Amino acid sequence: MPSATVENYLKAILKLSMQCDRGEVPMGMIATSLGVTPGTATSMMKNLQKEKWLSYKSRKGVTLTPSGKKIGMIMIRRHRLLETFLVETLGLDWSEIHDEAEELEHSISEKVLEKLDIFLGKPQHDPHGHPIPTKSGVIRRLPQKTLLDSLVGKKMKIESILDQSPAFLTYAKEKGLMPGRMVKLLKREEIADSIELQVERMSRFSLGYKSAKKILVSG
Amino acid sequence: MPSATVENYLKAILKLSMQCDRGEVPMGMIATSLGVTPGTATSMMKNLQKEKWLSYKSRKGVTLTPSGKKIGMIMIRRHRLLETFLVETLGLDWSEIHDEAEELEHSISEKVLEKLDIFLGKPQHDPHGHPIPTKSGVIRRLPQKTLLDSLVGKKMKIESILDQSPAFLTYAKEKGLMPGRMVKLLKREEIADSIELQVERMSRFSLGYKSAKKILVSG
DNA sequence: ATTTTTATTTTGATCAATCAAAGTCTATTG
DNA sequence: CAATAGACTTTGATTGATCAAAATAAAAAT
Repeated sequence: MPSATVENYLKAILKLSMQCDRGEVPMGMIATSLGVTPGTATSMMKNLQKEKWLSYKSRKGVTLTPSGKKIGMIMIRRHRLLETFLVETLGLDWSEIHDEAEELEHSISEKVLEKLDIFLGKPQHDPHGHPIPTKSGVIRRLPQKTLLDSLVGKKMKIESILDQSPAFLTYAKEKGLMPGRMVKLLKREEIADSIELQVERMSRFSLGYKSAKKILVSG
Repeated sequence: MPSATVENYLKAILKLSMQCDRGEVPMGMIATSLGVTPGTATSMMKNLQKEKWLSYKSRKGVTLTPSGKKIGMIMIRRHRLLETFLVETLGLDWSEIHDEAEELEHSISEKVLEKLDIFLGKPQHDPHGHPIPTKSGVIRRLPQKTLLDSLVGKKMKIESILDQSPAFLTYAKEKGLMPGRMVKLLKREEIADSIELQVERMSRFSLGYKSAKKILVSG
């Protein structure tokens, strides 16, 4: 019975708490993440606390309760399963799917979602390499190593792309930066904030530090 | 840019205007059909008129403009394609799909819908036998003959089931009353407002007049 | 042609979600 | 330690969708 708006807040707070984890998520991050004014965020936090989805400490921040976390996790599951469906079954481009899933995730029922999960063969991760939580809310931890942290000369496997923006995803795909591909760090130009790399047999190219941090790798 | 609520109003008005067609749809039917109080319907009609989706004449009723009709038709298309997907692809029972589609139809984009249409092989009608409008809003007319109007002894083809309620649909399926099946009217009991019939090789059963009017047939 | 009934409209209120702008903490930083 | 900057909260208002109940118009019945 949470509204679509509430679902968005809880999902966003859960994601923020998984990223930068010091117990409490500060108000500012919530407001920014949802694109609302700080005042709106504050007043919403009071409602969410009243519904027992989180606990809110004035000027400190917010921590999800188990029930709030559960809803957030369900939303992530819905989102990622839908993204997978949109790419795998309907053939949309991976740069288009985020916004579509963002809408659909609020109207798909538990029943339809589970049928979809089966239809897709219970995928472990979405097209961007993000792990899909199980029905009961268990989620695989992402590797923490980014392209920026990897050693020059070493071949790494791309695990995940953190930026969901169509522009970045289109660029990444063009360069072959997709989950599953192997990538080699050729050079690191400390002073220019940039690395040079090559994906499998494709041509070399360079990436700024900020972008390199958006690519998670393993191996 | 119409809200989900507006989409629902326009779809409902379009359906009502297709059923009982005297130019104007009366306020009462709109309120009942959407489950809102008459006052709510009146005030919403004023908004919809302001947006040029319909023309509203006080104490007369309402007629859709071309742009209102277009939105209503798009909603019917979304609804019926989604229902088809839920049955054909995900394997839900035809009694469950109406409510699911009712939610999803407001968040599926044009792009995803067209991909879905292609994936499903551009179906002509949904699992209940209702015609699916084309992208440009053309809809096949349903046959007007119901089981009640057919002749005793004649074999007819079931075209469509008009009642969307899970209970009726479950019953209909159990008796074999599904689009495509052949049905024979065995007897008509005027005084008991009931007919007796048989679907293909299944066992005979009877149906009240009110229910018989919900089954459209041809041939 | 009155009266009664039924359908519709008005009015005033509520609820969720939001914003702008003013006010208040808290954490530097000089 | 006081001044100030930045983060956060409060306040008051708005918008869309709704309801209940009172008012009104039209249709039907007497």
